[in-house]
Amino acid sequence: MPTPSRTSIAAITAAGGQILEARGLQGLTMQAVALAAGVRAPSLYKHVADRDALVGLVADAAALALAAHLAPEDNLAGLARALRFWATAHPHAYRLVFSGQGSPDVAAASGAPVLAIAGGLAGSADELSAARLVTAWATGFISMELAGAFQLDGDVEAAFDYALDRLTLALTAR
Amino acid sequence: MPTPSRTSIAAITAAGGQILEARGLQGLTMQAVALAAGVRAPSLYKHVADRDALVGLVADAAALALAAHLAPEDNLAGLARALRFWATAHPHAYRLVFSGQGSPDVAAASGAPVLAIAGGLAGSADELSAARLVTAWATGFISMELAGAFQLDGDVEAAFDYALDRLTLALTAR
DNA sequence: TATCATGGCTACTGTCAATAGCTAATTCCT
DNA sequence: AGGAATTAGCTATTGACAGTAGCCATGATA
Repeated sequence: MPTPSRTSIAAITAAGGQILEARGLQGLTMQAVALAAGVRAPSLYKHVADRDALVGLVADAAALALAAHLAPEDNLAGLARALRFWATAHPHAYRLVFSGQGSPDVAAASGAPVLAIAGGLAGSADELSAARLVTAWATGFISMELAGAFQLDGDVEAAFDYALDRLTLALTAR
Repeated sequence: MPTPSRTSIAAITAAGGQILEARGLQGLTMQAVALAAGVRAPSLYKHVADRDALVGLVADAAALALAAHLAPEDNLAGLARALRFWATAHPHAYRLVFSGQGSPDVAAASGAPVLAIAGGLAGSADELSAARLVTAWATGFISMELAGAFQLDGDVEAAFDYALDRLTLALTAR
């Protein structure tokens, strides 16, 4: 290994994560990441194929962080609230995770706990469909909330709690 | 009115819509739209503040087209299926409509039918929360499907029908 | 000590949004 | 009729950005 690297995939990914948090996906430029990694922009291409690949790395890292945050939850309401909390704390990362730019493997692994909980409520026969119902609702709700799609009137908290209540009921009903 | 315009907001919006359909949001460049409108790129700025404004116009036009497509539906399953059908036929337009780039007014108007149907099922007290549950699920489900997020094969159609069945039950249960 | 693989650099290209400043067409006002 | 005012369109340009070309320096290996 001639010429020791002054940066690494890990450092680049970490720098990318911080920039994403601070300036959003649009601010995640090669130059900004390079600067944060202590290197010039073209040097990044020695570690990463192109910007899409870098975005993918950042997306995967964010998905893992999210999964770690959700791991302690063992019931539907707790999981959903933890997801929403994390999304509010890291809106850019949240959007990136659910935009499909990361690797399918990481995304699948991150979805495992939802599958387990949904299966527990709905029964193993409907496990996958139930997980998809819950996941679709949660990601849709939160992304709409982040996008400001819920006009000012009405109580968003109430809508969230109402949905949790009704979904629990819907999954457990036989 | 000196110097008659060779184009118009309407023509620009229409050209933008066609380009969006053919080349996606990324392909919706000022130059591409200008060319399609029979004018040079800088001239667009005489009609539209910047690219974001143009994207907003295209988003609103798409939202209106979607609303027109949904208008005949009068029940939850029909509405959801019509929405999913339209999304599949116009994926870029669908994503744009639900990305929050259009005007809040148009978005609110487009959501009215869902409100009515949800209210009919859940009762007027829960109308808004019920509409948000259904809308969040539908937009989440479809956007995940478009993003290719359902990779644990399994029947996506079945998951859609299962969710519709369970949601109807959830809204009507007292 | 010579070789060579490799990471970083400067310099560059091409794409795109947006602006500057000119030109020409048309209406309005005298 | 004949300016003055207004305004859409144009060419030329700027500045941000992704990505490439090609050189240089470093250090492992033999």
